Amino acid sequence: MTAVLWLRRDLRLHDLPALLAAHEGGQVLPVFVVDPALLATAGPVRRAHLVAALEDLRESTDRALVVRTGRPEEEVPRLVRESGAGSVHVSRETTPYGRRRDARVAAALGDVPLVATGTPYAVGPGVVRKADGDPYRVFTPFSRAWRDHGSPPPAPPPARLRWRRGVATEELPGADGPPTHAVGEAAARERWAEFLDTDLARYDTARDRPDLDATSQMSVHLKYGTIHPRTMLADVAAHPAGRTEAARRYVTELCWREFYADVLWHHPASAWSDLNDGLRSMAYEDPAGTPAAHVRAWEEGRTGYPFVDAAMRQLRETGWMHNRARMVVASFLVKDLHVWWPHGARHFLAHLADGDLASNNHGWQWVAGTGTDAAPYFRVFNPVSQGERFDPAGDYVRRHVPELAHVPGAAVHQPWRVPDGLAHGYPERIVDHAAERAEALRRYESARAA
DNA sequence: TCAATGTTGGC
DNA sequence: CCAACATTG
Repeated sequence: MTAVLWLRRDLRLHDLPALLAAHEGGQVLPVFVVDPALLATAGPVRRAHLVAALEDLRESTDRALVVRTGRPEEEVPRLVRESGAGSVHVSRETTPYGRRRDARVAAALGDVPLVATGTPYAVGPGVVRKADGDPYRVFTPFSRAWRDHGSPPPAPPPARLRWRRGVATEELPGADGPPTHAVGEAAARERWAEFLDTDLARYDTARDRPDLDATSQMSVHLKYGTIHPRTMLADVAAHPAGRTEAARRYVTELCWREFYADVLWHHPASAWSDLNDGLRSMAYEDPAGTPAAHVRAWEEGRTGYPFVDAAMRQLRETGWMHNRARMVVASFLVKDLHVWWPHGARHFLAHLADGDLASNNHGWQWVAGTGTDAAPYFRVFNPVSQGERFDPAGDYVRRHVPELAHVPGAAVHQPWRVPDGLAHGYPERIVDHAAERAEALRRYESARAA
């Protein structure tokens, strides 16, 4: 009997042990349904990573992968008919849209079961709850309960899968260029081993430094499911430095990803609207209105604040941005340019190769002061002092902003104070941070009063 | 109070 | 034809 293996971006073969157990003797038809809307909203770098991930998936299925463009509720039943399959296997969906879509597919399949096993999380969303059964809304108690809950060991890699062949496939979608980070299962394993060898031990001190390349860079691999967080947790626990503060810190960062998935599970509307009502009457600028030039300058890295601009250019050019920089540029859009956070979240999701709805949008809500555990609204990141503190030699700025290559050291964070600092085309500041910080606080006070 | 695309159902 | 609705990250 044939089983359809309906693969999604964030779950790969080694995460479906139930399928393997059920089909030791059968044939497996691996399928990926391309959603045109998904490609349409992706910027060029994000698209390049998606296409490369599909190419890797095709290789890791011995080129048996069948690609179809269309609506899953039509394409999946069609593939079942074409192959005579008796079941369809998927990962358990965790986003609100995904859950609705899977319900439609299950209905369209009729008697053929849609079997959901596996999750791209160590502990599935919706599992960790308070004693009274309610979900957590604060990270720290969630992380304790999550740690105490524990997670199953990683599933063994698949063995003896027999691929079903002869079902027509489309060509993979094309991309404008190669991805900027290697994607695929081999690349994920390679980077993970390198991180454990070189960067885990210094993770707690170096992780906040965008100039040092000391983060794990595992986000894109988690996004595409080419490594499972249970594998990572087991490897950290078994590592010589597994009991250190640095390792604990890394596990906490993995827990943030699980926490935000859990929040989205319980509050689907929080993807694109304020989770907390407190700032409902906040006055924001319309990004399509007069200050549109400001938003475009932010997107293109021309705000005149070097740390912000380096980060925004890193995003567009490489499809990735250091987490410290993500917080600073988000604060700049929301509190210096007074733009509602979903505008920024959308831009991030279009360009980040690792962009994940739950982590990205709740991270934005955290900065904007509307989310779980949110930073209080009056806490405004200073783009200059953040740069001086976390890029102390200015290397990060010069790496991404060539117009400032001639400014040495930390002076690069305030080129307007350097003779000839703006001589090679770097722009003047589009706003005055101190004035806009005060303006943000004024708006916050009147929103609270309302 | 996301933006962009695709679908539907009125005429 | 096009406005309203649905869908995606």
